[in-house]
Amino acid sequence: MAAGVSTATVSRAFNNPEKVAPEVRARVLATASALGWMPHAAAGALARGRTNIAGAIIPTLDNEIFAAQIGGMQSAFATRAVTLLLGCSNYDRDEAFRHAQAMLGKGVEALAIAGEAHRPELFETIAARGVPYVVTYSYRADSPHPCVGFDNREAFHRMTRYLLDLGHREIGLIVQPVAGNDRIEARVAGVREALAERGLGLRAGHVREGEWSIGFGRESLRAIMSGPAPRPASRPTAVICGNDWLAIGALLEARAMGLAVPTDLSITGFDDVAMAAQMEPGLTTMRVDNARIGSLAADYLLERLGGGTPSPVPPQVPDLIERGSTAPPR
Amino acid sequence: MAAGVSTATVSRAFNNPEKVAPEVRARVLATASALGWMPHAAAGALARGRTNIAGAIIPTLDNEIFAAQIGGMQSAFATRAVTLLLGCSNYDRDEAFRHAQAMLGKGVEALAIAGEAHRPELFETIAARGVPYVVTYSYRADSPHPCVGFDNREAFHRMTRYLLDLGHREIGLIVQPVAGNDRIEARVAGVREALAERGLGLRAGHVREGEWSIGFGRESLRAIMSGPAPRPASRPTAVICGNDWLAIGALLEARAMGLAVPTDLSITGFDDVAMAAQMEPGLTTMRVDNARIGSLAADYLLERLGGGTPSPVPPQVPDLIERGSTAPPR
DNA sequence: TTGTAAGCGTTATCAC
DNA sequence: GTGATAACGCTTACAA
Repeated sequence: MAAGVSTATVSRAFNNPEKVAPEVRARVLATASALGWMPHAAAGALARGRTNIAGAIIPTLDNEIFAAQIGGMQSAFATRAVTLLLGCSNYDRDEAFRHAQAMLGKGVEALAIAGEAHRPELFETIAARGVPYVVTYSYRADSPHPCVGFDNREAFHRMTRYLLDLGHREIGLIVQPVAGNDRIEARVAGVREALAERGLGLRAGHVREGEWSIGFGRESLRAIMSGPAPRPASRPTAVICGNDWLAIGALLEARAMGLAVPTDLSITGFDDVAMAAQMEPGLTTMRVDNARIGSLAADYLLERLGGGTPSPVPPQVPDLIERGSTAPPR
Repeated sequence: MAAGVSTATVSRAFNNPEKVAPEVRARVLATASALGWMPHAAAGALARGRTNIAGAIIPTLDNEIFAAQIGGMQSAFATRAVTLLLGCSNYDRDEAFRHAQAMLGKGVEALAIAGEAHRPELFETIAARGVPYVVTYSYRADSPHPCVGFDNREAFHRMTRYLLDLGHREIGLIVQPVAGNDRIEARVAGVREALAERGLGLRAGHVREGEWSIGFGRESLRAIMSGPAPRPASRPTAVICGNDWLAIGALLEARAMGLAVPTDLSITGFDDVAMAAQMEPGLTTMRVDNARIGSLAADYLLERLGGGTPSPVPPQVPDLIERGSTAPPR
């Protein structure tokens, strides 16, 4: 090499600084930076059998909860010089599977996958390669996978019970598309379960499922509150929304319809986006630290990469944030 | 190999399907999938001298504009089997530089970098390696770098002129931190320039700079509108905000202060987040297709990777969306 | 059409 | 403490 040493020494200078004479080391590093030289990672990966690459598969970055999760994961991995490969499935199982395959091919040493509603081959392929992985954002005690997240069913069960305890009996529900989304499925199940425990249920006309947007929240609230009601008593006195944007839409539409919140109608959201606290009245919602879920997932995987057997990550517990949008029914 | 063929044939079966007998090809693919075998990307990269990896460096995923950009970029790259390495600098030049170095080491073949306010070494290192790159989200006609984005100065110049044409003469400004952020710097410059063209300027007490949050928007508006005013006439009749969240905060605070928008005060934002249209009154703002910026950047880079000389991407032009938050001053 | 064999740029194992 | 040298798992002339 230009520094007058063998390639072996260069390699050591970079990877095992203590195994090389300080003076030589300095010279190597100096010429390297003078030449703008950099170890070729692919060659290193091949020789070492390690790539220092991890992968994350999420539905989409459009959703701030996943963006936050990836941000947290990325920082945590960066502290150990692990780079993050990102794949967005757009809520498509096949696309998620393709991303997983591509990542495995690129030699990812660990994989974080949002949710567990995936093609079985996905987990099989990962297992076949012995690559450590976690399912993020969701948590089920009896899941076959290691999870880092919270129990969606339990969270919505809690929110529903909160409304029931306030005295509500007729409850509406506006959620994101359930198909292929185990988190939403669990949320709906949580609501139904809590209702069933009090001998109640969800009326078909009081449930709406569609894209999570303010617009769909508005439209859904109007449909629910002005549907063919045999008697006004069957109109819900509370509406649970799958996330804050749906809830904000519902809140705005309630105002537009002349319904007083929370007097005529209670509304709840999920995520505690910045806007939730700013609404009039403030939105009752639940908060999860998504960046933390990302960094916990990364830490877990890093530990496994280091050969350790990390203890399972305990489920995160969302905070129920009570604001002005909920109250006992009139 | 297990399929009874040489490694060369396996390689061809995967990379040059037409160069191998269909029957053999089928057998190879079949045994490969049966064994769960997959070409080792690092080895391939080493032998071929190509990694099929691109990198993107952005400040943070917390900001939906960057998240959207990365989403668009990722999809566009995915269509050509290029995977995206992501790095977040948290608005720190050193961190951005470190990410760039790490990515170059990983063998990225193209780089997209948000903004041009970076350490000069960053661009030098990239140039030294001959890696194609683009600066995203910002555009300046006389920039030394290839840009994919819009002219931030021009956009805010336009917005300011719009307010001036409505008849405003005293204008306030609430923006994100300028330090190390060329996009924001350009926006402020655009405002000052438009004012200067009419012989006007920004009063010190009417300018606020801080984190882009609803909270800072509120706090800033209150400070601006209740500052030590020698005479009420010097209070601004319009406030330009660096993004929609600041503007939404300003709008909410104006309402809280009993100021009528737009009668007493006009307010403008930037980005057209979903909430902007839902405010009362709707927020006048500007919209940019961020996902498109991402995919345009990826397409440009892909073209360069293919050996082509893509024509420079024309600057995107934000739409000025006029809503109820602006009107002539009283 | 298929096989042989020489790299690709590191790391790791030996000697020295 | 340092230098040869054999892997690592592929791609790609070149031969057959």
